[in-house]
Amino acid sequence: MKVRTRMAPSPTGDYHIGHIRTLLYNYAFARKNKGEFIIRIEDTDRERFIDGAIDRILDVISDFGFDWDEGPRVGGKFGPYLQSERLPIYKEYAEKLVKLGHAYYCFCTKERLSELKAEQERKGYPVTKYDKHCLSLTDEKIAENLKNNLPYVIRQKVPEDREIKLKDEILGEVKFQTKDIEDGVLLKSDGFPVYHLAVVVDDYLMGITHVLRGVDWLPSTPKHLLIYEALNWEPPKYAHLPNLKEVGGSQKLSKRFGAVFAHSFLEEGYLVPALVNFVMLLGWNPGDEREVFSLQEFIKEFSLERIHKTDLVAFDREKLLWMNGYYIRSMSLEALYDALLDWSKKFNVNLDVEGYSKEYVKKCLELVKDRMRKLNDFTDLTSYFFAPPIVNRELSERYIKDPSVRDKLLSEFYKLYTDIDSGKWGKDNLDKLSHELILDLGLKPKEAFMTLRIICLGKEATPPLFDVLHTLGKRTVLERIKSFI
RNA sequence: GGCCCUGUCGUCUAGCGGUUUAGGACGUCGCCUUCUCAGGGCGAAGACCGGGGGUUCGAAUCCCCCCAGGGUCACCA
Repeated sequence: MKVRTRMAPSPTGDYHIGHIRTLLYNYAFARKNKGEFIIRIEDTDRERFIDGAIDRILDVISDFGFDWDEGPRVGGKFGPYLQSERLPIYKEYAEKLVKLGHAYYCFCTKERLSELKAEQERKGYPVTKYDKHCLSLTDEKIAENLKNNLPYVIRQKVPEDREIKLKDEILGEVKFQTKDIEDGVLLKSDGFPVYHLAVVVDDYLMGITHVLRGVDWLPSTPKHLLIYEALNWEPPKYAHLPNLKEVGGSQKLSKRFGAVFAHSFLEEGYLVPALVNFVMLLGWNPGDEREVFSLQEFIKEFSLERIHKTDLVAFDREKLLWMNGYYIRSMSLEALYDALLDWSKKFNVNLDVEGYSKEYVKKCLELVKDRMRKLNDFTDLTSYFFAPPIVNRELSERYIKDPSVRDKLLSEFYKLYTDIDSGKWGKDNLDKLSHELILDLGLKPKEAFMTLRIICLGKEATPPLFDVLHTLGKRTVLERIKSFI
C-alpha cells in the first residue's frame, strides 16, 4: 500500500514553529517512502475560526519549502480538503454509527450538561462524564424529538468494559480502559463534526496510512480506534511525537522568550534551511554525530524508529542562532546577498543602503558575513559603511589618554593617507604603511588602531580595520578623520 | 484528582547487559591566530545515568516501588 501522510492545520491562529516540525516529519516520511503528502484544513470550529488564517498557514508552509500532493490550492481526488465543505459526509457516518449501535442521539441541553458536571464535581468524582441519559430514549421518543426539530448531538457509545490496545510506532503498546472514556459528542448540534469524528472519517476516506502527531493526541486515540472498529475500518499507524518546550523549565514555547510563529522566525531573518535543519533535530537524530542535514538528506535518513520517546523537547534558541549563523557562513556571498535582498523585500525591511552600488553592498556584506547570525543583524553590523558614525567622545579617548598624542596620531594618519595614491588604496598597503607609521611614533598597534577605528567607524568591534578602510575608500576615510579633528 | 506518557552533562541528545575512565553538539571557560569583534584551530570543566530495591558474574541499559515533570479529561482542535 502506498504511504500517505497528512498535516491538518486548524485555521484558529497562525502557524506555530512546532507545527512545522510535525509537518516536516509527515512530509519526510511520505517522501522517503515514495508516498504522498496531503494537507487538509480542519475548520470545524466556527467559534474560533479566524478569517484569512487558511491562506496565511498555506503561505508559510510554502515559504518553508514544502509542497503537498493533495489539498487546498492543488486539489486531488479525495477532496474537498476543507472539512467545512464535507459536512454531509460526517453526518452520513454519524448516522451510520447510530444505526450500527455505536452512537446515539442526545437531546440534553447545555444547561443540563453543566449542571451534571457541577454535581459530579460536587460529589468529588475523579472524572466527570456524561451520564448516558439519552441512551435509554426509545425510538419513538427520538423520532418525535427529531420531528419537532429539537436540537441534538450524536454521541459515541463507548463500550462499558473493554481494553483498547494501541500499538504506537514510537511509544510501543499503550493500553486504555473504555470505562475511563466518556460518551463524547461526535456530531455537534450545528451539524459540524467534532475533531474525533472528522479525523477518523477523513483519514480513512483519504487513505491516510500513517498519522504522525503530537503526544497531546495520545489520550484521545482510543476514541478514534473505537470508531474505526465500529465502522469495520483498518486504522492507520500512529506515531505520537514529543511536544516543544522552552529551555530551562517545562513551559510551552512562549512569546516571552522569542518568536513562536513560523513566519516570525522568517521575519527575524532566520534562513529556511537552517530552521528546517534545526527543527528536524527536535525529537529525532540520525544515531551518529551528524547534525547538519539538508531537507533531502533528512528525507533519506528519517525513520520512525529514531524518534525519541519523550514528552517534551526543548527548543534551544541559542542553538538555533548558532545554526543559523553556521548556514549564513557556509553560503556563497552571491547567495547570501540574494537572500538578504529577498528577505528585505518580503518583509519590508529597510537595509539603509540606498544610493550605494550592488558591488559596494556586497563588499560590506562579505566583511560582516562571519559575524551575522540572522539576516537582521546586517544593518547593525554595517551602519558605518552607509553613513558617518556618531563618535562617542569618551570612547575615542579610551585607548590614548593624552590629547596631544592622539591629535598627533590622527594628523599623521591623515597626512599618510592623503599621500597614498588611490590606485594603491589596498588593504595590505594600508596595513603596511600604517604599521610603519605607528612604529615611528612609538605607539602600540592596539592603542593606535583602536583609536583610528573608533573615530572612523564609531565602534570598538568591527571587521579588520584595514579591510574596512579599504572598502570605505580613501575619500570617505579622509573625510571622517578630518571631521573628527 | 482519574487515565496515559516520559526521566543520561546547564540544554539537545548517543547509549538498546560487558568494547564506557558514559560519546557528540550548543552554551561556558582557557590557549593559538590578531588592531577589536566574529570566524577558525586546539583544549578544559561539566552527567556517578531522578531515588530506592531487586534480577545477573556484570545494569544507564531488564523487573518492581517511589518521586518528579508533562499530556489529557469541552457541542476546541
